Amino acid sequence: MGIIRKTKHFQKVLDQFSKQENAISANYLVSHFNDEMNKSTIYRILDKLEDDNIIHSFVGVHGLKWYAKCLDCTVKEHNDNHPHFQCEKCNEVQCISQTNNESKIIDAQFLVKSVFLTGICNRCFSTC
Amino acid sequence: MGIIRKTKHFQKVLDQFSKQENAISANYLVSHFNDEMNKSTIYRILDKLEDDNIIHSFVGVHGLKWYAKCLDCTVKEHNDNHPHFQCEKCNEVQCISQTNNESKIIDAQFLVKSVFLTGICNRCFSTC
DNA sequence: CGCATTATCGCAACTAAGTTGCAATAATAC
DNA sequence: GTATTATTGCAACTTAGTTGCGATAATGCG
Ligand SMILES: [Mn+2]
Ligand SMILES: [Mn+2]
Ligand SMILES: [Zn+2]
Ligand SMILES: [Zn+2]
Repeated sequence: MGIIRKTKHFQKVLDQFSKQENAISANYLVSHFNDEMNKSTIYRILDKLEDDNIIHSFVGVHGLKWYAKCLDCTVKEHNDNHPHFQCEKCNEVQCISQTNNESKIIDAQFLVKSVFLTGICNRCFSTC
Repeated sequence: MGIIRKTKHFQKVLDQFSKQENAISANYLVSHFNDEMNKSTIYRILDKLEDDNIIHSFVGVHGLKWYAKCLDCTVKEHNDNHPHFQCEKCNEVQCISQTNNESKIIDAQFLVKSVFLTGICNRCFSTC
């Protein structure tokens, strides 16, 4: 079980994920809410939100933990295992909508559960 | 520039990558060579080996840094950006030989440079 | 070989991300 | 309004990786 009481801190963290579609690093939230809440509070809220399948997590290029909002997940089942992409230049992380392409990666060699891509995003590519 | 002097420490670390094909975490090497060399020595050797395109690196599921041997890379050019797969159960990491599948992941949306997959490996799948 | 040069190493101290135990605070239910 | 207990802040800790510096050893040359 995750979130039980709807506290102000919980709402503030959740609002960040409603405000924008991209993924957010735990690290960013810690510094963003630096003078509003303690970092352990933030990590604990993120844990609980993930437990409830409200957000999902993964590790980015520099080993930091990233979170993004789940779209079609219930508390009981987590279907939201779409690929993620992180730009090496601007470090932004995007959730990629599910395509049927990704299942082709496997040659019956593994059971693939998550896909993480890195490279250069559109915006950074056009400005260099 | 990376490796200049071929020391015993350098040889020992390199041997680990010759001995086996799978990727090795920096962390594993630190504990494996615990009473033979200092951890900073290991990290520095790995840095230099990567500089020389003898090994390549990436970040695994738990945010640890992993290294594996480069196959067709010269000091000047690094072509070895094949996908990597880490098993969630046994934590082993494998380099996946390049297929043409992976290029299909992109829909002209990004320039994909690396692919990291997680899931269940063959061996773990058959024993559960 | 013997020596000078300097890359490499060990050590200890540090950084940065994330975790944990515990006492204080505040959300909820009655 | 009060009791219950989930949540929070704090401080201390853990773990992976980095850094500065003096000591060591690989290399090249006479
Ligand atoms: Mn996502
Ligand atoms: Mn590889
Ligand atoms: Zn970008
Ligand atoms: Zn496995």
